[in-house]
Amino acid sequence: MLDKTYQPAAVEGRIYDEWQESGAFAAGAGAPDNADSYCIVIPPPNVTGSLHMGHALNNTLQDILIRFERMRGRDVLWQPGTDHAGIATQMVVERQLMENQEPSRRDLGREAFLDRVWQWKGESGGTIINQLKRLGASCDWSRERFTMDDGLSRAVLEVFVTLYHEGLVYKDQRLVNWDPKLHTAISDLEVMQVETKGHLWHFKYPIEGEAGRFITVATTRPETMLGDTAVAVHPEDERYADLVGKHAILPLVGRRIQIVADEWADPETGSGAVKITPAHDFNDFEVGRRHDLPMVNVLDPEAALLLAGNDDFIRGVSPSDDLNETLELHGLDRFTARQKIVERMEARGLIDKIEEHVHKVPHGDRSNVPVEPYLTDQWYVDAATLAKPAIAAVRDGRTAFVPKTWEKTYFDWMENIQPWCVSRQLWWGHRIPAWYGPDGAVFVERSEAEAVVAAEKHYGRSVEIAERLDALARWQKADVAEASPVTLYRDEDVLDTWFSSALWPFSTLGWPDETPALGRYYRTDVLVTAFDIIFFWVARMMMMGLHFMKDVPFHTVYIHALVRDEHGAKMSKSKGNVIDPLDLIEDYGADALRFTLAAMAAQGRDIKLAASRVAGYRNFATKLWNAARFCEMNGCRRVAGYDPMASRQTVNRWIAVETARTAAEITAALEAYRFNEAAGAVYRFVWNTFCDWYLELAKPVLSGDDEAAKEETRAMSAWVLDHILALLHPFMPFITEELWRLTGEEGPARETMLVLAGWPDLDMFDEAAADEVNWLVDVIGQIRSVRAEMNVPPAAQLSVIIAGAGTETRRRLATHDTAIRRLARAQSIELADNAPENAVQIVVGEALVCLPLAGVIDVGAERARLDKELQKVEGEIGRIDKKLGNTQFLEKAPEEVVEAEREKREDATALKAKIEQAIGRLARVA
RNA sequence: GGGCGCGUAGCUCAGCGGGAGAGCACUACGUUGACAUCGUAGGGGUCACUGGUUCAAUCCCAGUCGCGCCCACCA
Repeated sequence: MLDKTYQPAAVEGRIYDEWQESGAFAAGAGAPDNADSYCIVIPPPNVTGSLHMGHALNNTLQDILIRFERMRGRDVLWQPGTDHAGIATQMVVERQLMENQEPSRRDLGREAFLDRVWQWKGESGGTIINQLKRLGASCDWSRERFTMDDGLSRAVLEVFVTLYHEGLVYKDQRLVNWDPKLHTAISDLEVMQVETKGHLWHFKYPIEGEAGRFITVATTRPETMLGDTAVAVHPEDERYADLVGKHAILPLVGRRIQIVADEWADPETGSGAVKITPAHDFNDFEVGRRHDLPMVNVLDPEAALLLAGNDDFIRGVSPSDDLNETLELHGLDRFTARQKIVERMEARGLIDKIEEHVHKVPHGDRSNVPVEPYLTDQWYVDAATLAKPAIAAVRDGRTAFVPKTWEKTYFDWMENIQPWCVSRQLWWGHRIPAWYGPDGAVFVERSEAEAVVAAEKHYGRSVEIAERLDALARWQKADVAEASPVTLYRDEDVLDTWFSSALWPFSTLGWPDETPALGRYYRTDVLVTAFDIIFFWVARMMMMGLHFMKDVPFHTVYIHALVRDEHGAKMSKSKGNVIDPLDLIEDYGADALRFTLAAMAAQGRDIKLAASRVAGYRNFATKLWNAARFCEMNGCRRVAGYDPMASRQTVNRWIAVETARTAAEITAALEAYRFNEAAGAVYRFVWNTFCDWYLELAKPVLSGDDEAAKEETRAMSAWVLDHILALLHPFMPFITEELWRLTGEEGPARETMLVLAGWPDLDMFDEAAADEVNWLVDVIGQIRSVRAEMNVPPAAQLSVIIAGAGTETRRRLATHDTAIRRLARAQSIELADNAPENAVQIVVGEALVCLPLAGVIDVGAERARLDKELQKVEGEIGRIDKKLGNTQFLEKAPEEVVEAEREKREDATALKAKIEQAIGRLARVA
């Protein structure tokens, strides 16, 4: 006997273990030999992270697709794994060291620090995997991968080295986005523009040799003026035409800086003259290149002023008191420096004006401090070249985005893609496989041994690997030519985390080896992700997949929404509005959470999640549980070889057809990634169709004495329940699996667990049965409606008199006599030629359903009710007549539409006549 | 500055050329032997606004207002 309520916590863990032990999640489980493959690679979560609502949505949708396709008999692989998440993980461990007052990363040294990170990965790496299991994710865990596994690391090396030798990876010195807090370069994508209130300072730079003449420049960043090497004006700006070619003297420093004509200077903006700091601004860098300006870097890696011992800074500058005073600013943080410089400019009367100014300041997305454009050597991927085939693949439909609108976003970015800076000055990650010789020669190879071979060939002498960078410094040019062995040193930087993520669809399948899995599952099928990583991840997988596998990584990219709180705000720790999916699983069960997310996953809109919604779907699970309990109590056992369409009972034929229709609806919705429609269809079917109508209609049969009908209804109930379990399984895997087990205890033995059972594919029609049940539902519904409106106490049993019934209606009444009496709470149903006096009259088809309510009936209320009905139908007729009276409509609208309107008018007219008759009779009573 | 999306019942949202829908919330009634995590019935909407296309517009187009988000080097 089933309990009264379903207890998710008591069931979920056990069921999950059973799935795993049975091997149901293994690649290809349950699929026939000739099955088509179906593969999804999981967006790998941060190995040290924990499950948030976005993960819950993302993985629920994937699991729905995976379970659906697995049940349909595809050879399914859901490839799981985790990402080492370079910066994020390194920051976590560094913070831990600090909190524990342990030696810092630098004090520990690279090797010891990495040991600590691996240790932390070992401790916390299982967390998110276990949380995915709590959610019910049916990944093939035996194939779990990690981006820093040996195999995946080998793939990274292979890709980097290959791209290098193809000229698609190169080292370059240019401005990068430098994070002064994390001391690393970051890519354009990791920079967030943050609107900030600041000032616009207008500085006056004296013109050389023209005492009292100045050129005014505006800046939001006074501290960078120390690195100015020019002032630019627009070539056609007449105000400054005579100054072009002359020099200004940089205040506080004394540097002679050119005044150049460059189109970058916008006459409309500020004073029309702009200071040029090639080493600290992306635009100025370009101006500097065009005019061959010197580059003066005045910041150190922490973005503090770098002045002492800075040859570039003092080059060509004559010593002066001003300069000496400025040199004292050495080592000051950039923000303090800004203040000091403004003060000094002010003191010298060189500030023209100061304006309030709101502008976007670039911040590092991890560190949340302003990033500096900073001149360094970094490794770049030639993304523009790799993007070309990736653009073409989406253009010609080899990969499609769902919803399609995201393709525009993809194209816009890919067509304007910049070189991808892939080196990071971190320790946690894939160390770049580049070895440097003392003369600057670079050897990019798959291993140290290969680098040594290459270097020996290059130098013609033996080579050794240095442990420390300063080993190189010992070398002089002369040594390289003569001494032996030559020392090599490996690049200290690691690769951007997304570099390894870009390879995920093939690296996880075994590449660069030609494994069976790679052959079987690449190209994968669908990538399920949120739009915020289209650039970070999707685009790069497209590029790498096409370059190395010569095929797209997936045919469909399904982009789902972001999960927000119930008011639409982004969930964040600082706002305190984070809903923890694990809490919801505790409170309502994983099935309820999954169903909620699926039901709300309409395409193209964010999900605003409220716990009340999850509670509602927990109730749905309870409803299903109790429907099964009802079936159990009534001996509804499954029958081997049951043929639903052999049923004789109209209601049974109807529910079989409805089951088939619903199955088709869900299938179509899932094939189109319309998760909310699929969820809605199964919800309505279970609750509104099966529980509210079918089981209610079955009750009188099951408690009646027609043994054949009873038997048939029992078998049908069990059959429908079985199909419900299957159709609902992708959404609510736990409760359905549990009910599958429990209902399997009697009747024919189950061949498999539900997870591997077949997906319903039914083909049944019976329009007559549908018409009849619709009529029945209408009769019962109308009677109930009147009872409630007339305030007839539920306990009161009414007699029902049907007037004017035709043959078919009489037959139906006879067939469903018990059902109507029970569901409408009627004592008796009698036929009559004419409607009785003193009765409420309801029009159903050609017949009049009369409820004699003498003494109960409020004539006024009934009159009002009928008037309302009449008004409604008259409105309807009026609307239709207006249409049918319009010759344009008759001429131009499609024939079916016109015909449908005519039919509607006929029905409405008949209904109107009946209502008028009823009103007439009521008048006589009164 | 460019691009995308959204304004439909109190709330959250479906629908997207021919009869305004769901869930939750609300109201009334109800201990009907599956389920009160329930049942039955009900109230509630000029589908943001203005024009246009069409026989027909919540749905298509244009504009206006309001609200999000993404991208971008303007000092």
